[in-house]
Amino acid sequence: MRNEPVNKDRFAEGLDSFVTFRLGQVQNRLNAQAAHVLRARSSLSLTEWRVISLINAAGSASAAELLREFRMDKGQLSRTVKSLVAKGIVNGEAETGARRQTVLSLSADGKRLHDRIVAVMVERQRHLTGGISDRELEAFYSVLDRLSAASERREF
Amino acid sequence: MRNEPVNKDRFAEGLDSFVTFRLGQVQNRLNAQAAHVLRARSSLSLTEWRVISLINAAGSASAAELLREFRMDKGQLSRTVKSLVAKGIVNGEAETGARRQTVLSLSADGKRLHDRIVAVMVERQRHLTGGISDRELEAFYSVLDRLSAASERREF
DNA sequence: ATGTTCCGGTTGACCTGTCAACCTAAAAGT
DNA sequence: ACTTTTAGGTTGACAGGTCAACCGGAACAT
Repeated sequence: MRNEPVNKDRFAEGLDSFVTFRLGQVQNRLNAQAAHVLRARSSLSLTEWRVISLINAAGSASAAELLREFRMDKGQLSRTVKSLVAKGIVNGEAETGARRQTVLSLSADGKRLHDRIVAVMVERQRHLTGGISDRELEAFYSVLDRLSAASERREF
Repeated sequence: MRNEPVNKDRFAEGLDSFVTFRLGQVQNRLNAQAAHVLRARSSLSLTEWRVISLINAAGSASAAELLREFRMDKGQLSRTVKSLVAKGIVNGEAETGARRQTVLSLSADGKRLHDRIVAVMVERQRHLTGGISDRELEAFYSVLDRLSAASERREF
């Protein structure tokens, strides 16, 4: 009967050395945290919040524009927008103009909601990056960008 | 917090400034890439691969140990292990010892599979971190760790 | 020993993400 | 003008992740 005690070093190296592994763990925690915050203060899902942020940042934009800017699934965006329109948060005016794009923008309610939530999120951001200097953050982003670029290669 | 009216660059900063946002984008790409690699060279899903890596790193471990070490859903792990056992990759010997823990370990096949895939993954890792110096990587991990710690607070 | 609590593990329900087929209308080709 | 191509958007199907109720056995209390 082998009942070895849990040895923490057993799990150590070999996994920690994988960037993706670490990144994934942190990301999951951050997402869970964000979702939690959202649930506590609104009835928004993380995806809904992200879409709202995007539309707000853009002022107004078509779905296609958002897709180009933000990597996200077509279908998912479509459904999310639909639900946000139903909730009265987003105006989806089907502009009859060129290429029949639907111009999306935040409603008054939506804008208010956004402003309320974004305040919390900015605060959270501050909490997250609190102990991190600007130079560190910049370096961090720089590495992220390189990882992002390297993740383009399909063969790898 | 600054209250900019409507931005100049349309989608400019303000979203990019959210660590979580950036992180998420990169992570998604990396995951997609990894899943692609796995599909090309095996019939493993990303989750299965991660579990295999974990078990391999541990030598042998109970599900509960893996859960403690690696943040992952109980149910998901249970199902993944079940499928891996069915495929003959993992041995799940129900030890009758204390607390009735099931000790998991890689089968011979599983070990061979792991070794084959891990080689590719190490190569990928090299490709990903190729242009990144050790010092940069260390700094990167350090920031990641702090983010991870900051993501613990539930209220945020 | 018997009832209670706790823990490892399983299961089902649900929700989100992803892929691909499809519809429609505008552009482009002829 | 009529056909083909292309782009924006919708929908359905399905894999994967997440939540929470549940089960059975060990540990613990009385």
